[in-house]
Amino acid sequence: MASTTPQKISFKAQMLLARESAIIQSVNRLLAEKGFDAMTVDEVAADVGIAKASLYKHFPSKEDLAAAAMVSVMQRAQAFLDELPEESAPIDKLRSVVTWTMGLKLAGEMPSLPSQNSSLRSTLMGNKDYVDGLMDVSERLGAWIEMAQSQGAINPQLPPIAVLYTLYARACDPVLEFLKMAGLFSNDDIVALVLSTCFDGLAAR
Amino acid sequence: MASTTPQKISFKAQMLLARESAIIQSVNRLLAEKGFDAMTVDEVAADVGIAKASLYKHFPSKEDLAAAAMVSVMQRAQAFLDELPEESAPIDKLRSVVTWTMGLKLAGEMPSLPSQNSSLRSTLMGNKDYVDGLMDVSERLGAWIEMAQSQGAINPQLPPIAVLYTLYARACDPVLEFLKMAGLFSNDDIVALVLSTCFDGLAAR
DNA sequence: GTCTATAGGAGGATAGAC
DNA sequence: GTCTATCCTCCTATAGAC
Repeated sequence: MASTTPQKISFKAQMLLARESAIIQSVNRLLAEKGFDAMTVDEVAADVGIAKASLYKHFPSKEDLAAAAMVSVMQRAQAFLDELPEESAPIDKLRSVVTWTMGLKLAGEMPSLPSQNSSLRSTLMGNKDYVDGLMDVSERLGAWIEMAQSQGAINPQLPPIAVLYTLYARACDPVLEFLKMAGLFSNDDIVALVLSTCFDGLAAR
Repeated sequence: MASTTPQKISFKAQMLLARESAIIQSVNRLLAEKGFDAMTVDEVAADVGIAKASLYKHFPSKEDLAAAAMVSVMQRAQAFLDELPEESAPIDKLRSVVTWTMGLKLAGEMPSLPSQNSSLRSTLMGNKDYVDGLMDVSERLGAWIEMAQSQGAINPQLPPIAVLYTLYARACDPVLEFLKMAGLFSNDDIVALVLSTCFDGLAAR
């Protein structure tokens, strides 16, 4: 008993996690494709292949579904930061992160949430995993920003928080979609263009 | 009769336009404040001070309300472009336009529409006033962009359309709201910061 | 054109059986 | 925990009197 019970629990837990992982994957895709408001819980259930009521056994609300997707993205971001070579210059790390973020968006894997929805915001801010992840990422990026500024790689006159927000904003930059819709550029071209305008600006150097 | 009838019609038309102008003003404000999805037609009616059914006598759908607000903004933009001094350098005109746009957003007068809503898009693209205005503004900005590039004021390696989209995107840049929420900067500071990152980039010069 | 009242339907959430 | 069936609220849009 002492040996079998833990195994049974572990197996059940694994099944649970696998299903929730599948749910989050669907939510992630649908949030990227249609946005929070246009995404319906019925769609999520249909996409996962389970009944809507079952979905609500895993997540208590639509907002919590979105929060789970954001936690997932945040974890992927943390993993990406972990893998960046220690010896790289801070400015290069920042460029890498932005490049990764834009790649995620162009691949249709970046959830898009309305920044105004208050019930969503409160759910998000009440989610410890999300808040902790956001704090961790912000602190790491903030440290690199200040280092890059002291090294003269980033304009030291800019408040670090403005730089941080500007980098975050690349995750929901409509320029990426517009350029994609124009149909004139490859995804790599688009990333290179926006990376250039972000770090080097529109003005000639 | 021949003299009074036109006056009556003109007066009625004036009243109609005044009411519709009031409606558009409310829609504009509510769109800026809550976005298209969160804005309800009931709110608009209450804000204007008329019944919802009356609203639908003026505009056939919620999408048309939003389109009217966008037309209004586009007309204000055209008027602003008209007033720019002829002798200014193209780059300065572009900076002025972006500054004006961001000021509008910070003043809560820039409607925010979901770029993904298809019924809204089709209504917008079916609105001749809007499409014509957008084309006109785009062509004028496009000409200035190319001039600025040939003068070496804007990076000539950037495709003009990428520059145009980057400028347009300042109208819905979340960085403005984030910086405002941070509470550390005045509106003028925020405009100056985002203008700097937009044209000069994050990297030091 | 303005109103009151309501149709009509979408969508988030739940009841209760298994 | 999964299902079917349903509730219930909100919101767009319209009917019909004045």
